[in-house]
Amino acid sequence: MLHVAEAARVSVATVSALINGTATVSPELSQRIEQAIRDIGYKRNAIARSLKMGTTRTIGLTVPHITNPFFTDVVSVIQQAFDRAGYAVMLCCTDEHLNTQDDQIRLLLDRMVDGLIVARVGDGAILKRIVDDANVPVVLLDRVCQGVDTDAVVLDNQRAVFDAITYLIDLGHRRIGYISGSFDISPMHDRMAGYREALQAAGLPAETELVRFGNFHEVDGYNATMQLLSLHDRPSAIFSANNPMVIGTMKAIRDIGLSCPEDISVACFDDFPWSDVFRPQLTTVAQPVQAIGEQAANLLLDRLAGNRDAPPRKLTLKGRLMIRNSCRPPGAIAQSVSA
Amino acid sequence: MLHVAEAARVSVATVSALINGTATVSPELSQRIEQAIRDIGYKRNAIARSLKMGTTRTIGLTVPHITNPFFTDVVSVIQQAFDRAGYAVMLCCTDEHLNTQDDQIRLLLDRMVDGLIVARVGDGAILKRIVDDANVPVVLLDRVCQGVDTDAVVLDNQRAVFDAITYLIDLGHRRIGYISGSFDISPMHDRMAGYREALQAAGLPAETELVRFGNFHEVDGYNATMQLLSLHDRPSAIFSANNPMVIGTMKAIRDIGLSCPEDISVACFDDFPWSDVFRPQLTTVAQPVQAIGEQAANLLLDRLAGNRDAPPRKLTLKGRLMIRNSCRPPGAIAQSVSA
DNA sequence: TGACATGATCGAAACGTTTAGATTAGCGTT
DNA sequence: AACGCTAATCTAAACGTTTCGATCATGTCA
Repeated sequence: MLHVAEAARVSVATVSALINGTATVSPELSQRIEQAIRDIGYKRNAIARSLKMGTTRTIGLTVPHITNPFFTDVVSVIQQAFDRAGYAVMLCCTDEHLNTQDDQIRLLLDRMVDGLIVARVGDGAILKRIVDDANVPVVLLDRVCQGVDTDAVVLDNQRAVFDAITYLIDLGHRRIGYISGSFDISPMHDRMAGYREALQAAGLPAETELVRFGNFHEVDGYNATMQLLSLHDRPSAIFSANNPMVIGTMKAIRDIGLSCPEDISVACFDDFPWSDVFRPQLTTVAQPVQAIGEQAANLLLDRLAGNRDAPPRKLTLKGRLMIRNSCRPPGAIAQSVSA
Repeated sequence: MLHVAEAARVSVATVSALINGTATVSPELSQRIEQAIRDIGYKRNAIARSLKMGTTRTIGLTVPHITNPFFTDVVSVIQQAFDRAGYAVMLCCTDEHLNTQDDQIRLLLDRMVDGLIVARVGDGAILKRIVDDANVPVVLLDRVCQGVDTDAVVLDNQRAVFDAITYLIDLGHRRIGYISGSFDISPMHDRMAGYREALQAAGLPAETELVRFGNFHEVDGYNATMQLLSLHDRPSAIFSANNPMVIGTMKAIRDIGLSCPEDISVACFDDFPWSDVFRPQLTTVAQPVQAIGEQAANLLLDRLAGNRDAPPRKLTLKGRLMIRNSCRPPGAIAQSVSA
């Protein structure tokens, strides 16, 4: 900017005023300055500007897995929204790893992001401290966090799973395996609650042997399913509480020589683009990814626009059961085994 | 830092020296300073540091689509690599849109990223100018660009498609539909060349009616497939040059009342995690995503480590044909699945 | 004992902006 | 002619670091 000012024979203040439109600059000087800017190929240095202004027009976004299609879609929507608003997005994947998450959030805060959208991992205590320290607005995505009192966008997980399990029960299933993600994040709690609630509403017992836990990865789903299928009295249907794990479920079913939906019914959380075209077409709980991403972005943009003092807002969206053909009434095979 | 210095009764220079280890600080002062840092909860301001140092320890990464599993996986690997190296990653999705890409790269450069990894879109001329202007290292990913002479990681696309098409020919197919992405990016060129080469090697004619173009999206694959299937003499196999488009292909096949692989064989570029478990299990060309991501990261990290003047390096990796059961000899109805 | 190398510490300038407040010029009032 | 008002422009101080060169004890050697 100094060079531009010299070339145009004006002060840097005038150059700044012209660029930002913060003061009127005479046509004559404007022209000289614009010419100089072109000649020199000047670009404003956003770092220096950030230092002075105390804002970077950048937000941080952390998600557990970028390969999980749910997060992929949401990230995409969020990215577009902030793009439109002139913000850059720093993306971090925590890989469901607690330390990584903490480090990355600190990294983002060091870089003075103006705001944070966090699909958190693990225990909330550290997150709480970090969020309290940071004096930037934070929006929690998908996973809320006791004690962290801030804006959030979540799904009505309990209701969504209740609907799905009830659907299975209505088909005639009595023994329904349930594969949960690890329990330290809110959705897994709520989804499990939905499972239990549905069983109870139908007067079915909650048998612990039918519930397995995994760490969200395909391999966890595989192992969990293997255990469920080797039970003495094995379930006639399996519900997987997240998407990558259901792939493991399908692989386990295949490897054990069964097939879906003939021998066993399968449903899962999170829809994905392929569910429609391949067989079996999976029955899933679809999250409104577009809305989730947009709402999260809007919450943060609203705070960034200055609305700092409004009380925390928690938005709860509804999932939708996408009934396809991976579930059937329990068949002869399942019956005979259980008899 | 000023507050820390005051609290510890030292100068800011000493605080800086201690934090960065750039000079020896007596144990006594070290202790006072560390105490003050803890008391105050001081965090170094990375923006001010960047301004002074001229480096942000942040890189920019632009991809066309984050919902394409190929890019998702590569992004994930790159993100991890830079994470390990202490860099942050700014991710931008250009949505295959040229203007968006140019804007976003400018945005990234304004923010003084230390380097750039670009899976480019569209004509290279503007990109070339941007890259020349930016005096940061740039690595091209997946898509090279005539005239832009910089590091790159690409696939041997021609060979990969040659292998895939030859496989179809060996199965007995003579009319093989080919759905290409738009032609302004290098991989689509090379993949098409592989298609033509395979036909030629087998002495088959290159019929233009069998080749369709789309813009990488599912809907484009759908339309292209509809056209191919309504040909008077319709193809017995279809190869889709990218992954999202093949979903459209499968939907079109379903909607028109055919089934794969009984009535028509399908193969495509880019593997995805589901290909193994759902039917038909798609035969795909798998890219070595892990290697691609790592190599791209390494090329850039090497430049960032100071190796600026080495001549541009272009790494070409090999794809792998994953033969599953979405392709059969033409007209072979109800043959038992063996592969 | 004086000269001098050594090691620890500090003062101050610089990075490239923004902006409050000072300065100046032009012009209409009285 | 002196005055005040407005609009345009400039000066200079920040923002929070890093770093160069200066300063100042302290111990070593001739």
